[in-house]
Amino acid sequence: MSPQPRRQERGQRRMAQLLDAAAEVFADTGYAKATTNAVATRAGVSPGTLYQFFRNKEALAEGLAERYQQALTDAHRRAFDSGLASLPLPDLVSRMIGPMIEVNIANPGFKALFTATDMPEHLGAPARRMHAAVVDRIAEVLTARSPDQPATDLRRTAVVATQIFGSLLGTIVAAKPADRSQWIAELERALVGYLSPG
Amino acid sequence: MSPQPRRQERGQRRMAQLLDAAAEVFADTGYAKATTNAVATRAGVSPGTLYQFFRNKEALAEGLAERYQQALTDAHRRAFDSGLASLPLPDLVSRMIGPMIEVNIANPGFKALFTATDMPEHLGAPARRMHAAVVDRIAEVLTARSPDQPATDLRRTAVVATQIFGSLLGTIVAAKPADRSQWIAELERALVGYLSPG
DNA sequence: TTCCAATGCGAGCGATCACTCGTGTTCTGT
DNA sequence: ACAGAACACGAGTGATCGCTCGCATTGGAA
Repeated sequence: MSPQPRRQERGQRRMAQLLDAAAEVFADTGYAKATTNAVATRAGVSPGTLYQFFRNKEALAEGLAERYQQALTDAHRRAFDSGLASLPLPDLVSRMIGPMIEVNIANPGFKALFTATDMPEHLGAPARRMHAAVVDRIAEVLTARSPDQPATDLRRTAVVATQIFGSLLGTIVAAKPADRSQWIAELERALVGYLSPG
Repeated sequence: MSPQPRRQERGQRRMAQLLDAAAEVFADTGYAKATTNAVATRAGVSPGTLYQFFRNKEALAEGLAERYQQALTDAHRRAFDSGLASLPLPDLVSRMIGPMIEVNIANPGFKALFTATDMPEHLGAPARRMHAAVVDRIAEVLTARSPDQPATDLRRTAVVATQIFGSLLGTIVAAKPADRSQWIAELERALVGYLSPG
């Protein structure tokens, strides 16, 4: 009901700080166990100040999801330059996965939202929107590659591919950097194997 | 410290009731959000009674995990009768997956423990043991099929296969029975694609 | 300078939840 | 029959956590 106040520059900075802190705390403990006071403390701010900018804990996730969706879109725009659909499958997979892994490593909180199973059900809307955006993008590419396939099948394939990706995200980002490329290779093998005809 | 009491038959029944109730509640709300009082109520019993039989919430998960591990072992013993390792890959995958899906559908709480990301970290020991048991079993079969492969690689492959399985479990058990076989087919395609050489 | 909105604080409220404890009831062995 | 152990109850305790509220400070527009 109360119209949100006209933010000053200081406020904008605070919001960014708070989102940074939230990302770290979510990454450390997961969304469910994360406490808003911990987020506030991490941001060097009092609980009251946090709620000056975010209606509730959910709104923090919402803000983060928005951020990440933007980062993903940017990363993919950079990667999906041209006739991606005509690339050999392994290259296609590699080109799609790369940016997502990067976004993930650069933003520790991403996985906590993307693979969240511990969110208050229908309140997990932001997480599901992020997921859906990824599925949409994959379905898009698949459609370009196989225009004759039924849309339903392509979508199902996209969902499965996204699940597979999500299931290995944790392992990949948690791995020591030395092992990381090996897990990434494994993820690519899995996706190529799944997506290749026959 | 206190040696556990000598259980009467009534007590055995209560423990089973409580585990049944816990499975349902975990399935409904996930482990983290499940309340012990809800479990007690669901079992038609007071909170105090619950704690007569289980030291804490974690012990409930422990008890359930034990149950499920037993069910899995049985199901797999039935499926892994003979020279499974020499079967064609699609058949092998199908034979391994079938029992796991069945156990899952028969025990609603299984997935909540198996794919739990919302457990208090290192307290998720029972869940991780279940996971490890599955990985071990897969690694075993893979070793029989490819005795010349390095054990490290086989284990990594087993881990990935388990992750892939887990990531689609939710979708499969949540699907309406009519769609279920389609998702299972998709899971099999994914695993066969991943495990087939080249 | 003046005034109001925006920002900031932090003690603490209300609700939730894992778990306890005092007490009473039922079983089992002798 | 009796004693002691196992079973059962459920109000209550202590801790946690999301969030609020009263009040102080800062910033910007006039």
